[in-house]
Amino acid sequence: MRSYQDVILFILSKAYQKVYATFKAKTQLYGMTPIQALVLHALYEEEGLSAGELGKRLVLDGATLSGVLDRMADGGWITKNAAKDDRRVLNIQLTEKSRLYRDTFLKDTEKLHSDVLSSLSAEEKRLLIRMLKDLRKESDAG
Amino acid sequence: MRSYQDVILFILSKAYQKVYATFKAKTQLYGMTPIQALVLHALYEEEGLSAGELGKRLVLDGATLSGVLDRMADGGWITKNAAKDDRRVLNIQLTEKSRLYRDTFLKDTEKLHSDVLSSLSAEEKRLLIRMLKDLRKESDAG
DNA sequence: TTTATTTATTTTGCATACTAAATAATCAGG
DNA sequence: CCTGATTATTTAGTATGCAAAATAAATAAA
Repeated sequence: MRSYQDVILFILSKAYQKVYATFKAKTQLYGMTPIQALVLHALYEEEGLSAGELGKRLVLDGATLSGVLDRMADGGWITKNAAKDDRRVLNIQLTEKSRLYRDTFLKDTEKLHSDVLSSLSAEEKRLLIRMLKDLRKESDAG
Repeated sequence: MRSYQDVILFILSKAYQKVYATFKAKTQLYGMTPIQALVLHALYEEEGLSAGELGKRLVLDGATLSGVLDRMADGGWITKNAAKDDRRVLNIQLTEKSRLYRDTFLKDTEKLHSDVLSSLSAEEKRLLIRMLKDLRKESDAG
């Protein structure tokens, strides 16, 4: 008989909560959240994305993203404007502030990533990441 | 340069969201949520726990658990009563309804767990679970 | 070109999840 | 016994996350 503590849902949720808390401790120093930081990283890679495109890349619901983007605009990290050619579409741009922090944030994230995985060997890191990506794609059975 | 899509926070959150959704599809057939189902499993193992003890076992904040237990009581899955010897303490008991569903829920959970991990070998399953438990304990560096 | 449909985003409603503050009850000291 | 600290739970506030409904704008069809 398997205990709930050995059920993948429980184990995953606790691992995620711990990692989230680790990232949160860092991001809140800048008045940001871990999710907002991920949005910023997506924009560092591809500026000018729309809300819909951001949602696809971050695998985030539009309803969720709407609120996140609002708070990021309030915080001065991004600007939201209707696209010229299609006013339904949001054109999201970095601000001077977020551009200034780019290097800092990239380094912080790299360090947090390494710290969180520091107990694993290089081979284990690869394996863990591969398996987690597998779960994302193949848990439709049943 | 690592993409945000290869950052452990992102990968873990998407894996968790997917697994959560898989469990949700099943639990909602009973008017329950995945977290409420975990609470029930904890009570199946140890009935009569207090809110505080449940929180420790499920690694859940008291504030979070308070709402979860309220909704479970509303749904008729548990009863909440002040303990006789210390009225600050909640004595949480299973109801007839939740007792009746015990076998069903244990089987459902076992199947969901297996389905979610079906793409992995037995050895990989063990490794994944071990590594996720490691993250929970050792991501304090930094 | 007026209407119907589609598309992009926002809003509403519900459920976690955490922090901090408020309540309530017990316990420890004097 | 009564006051001050401690403990257990709840409430308030903020931030994800998703489903479903509402808006708003563009496009297709007649």
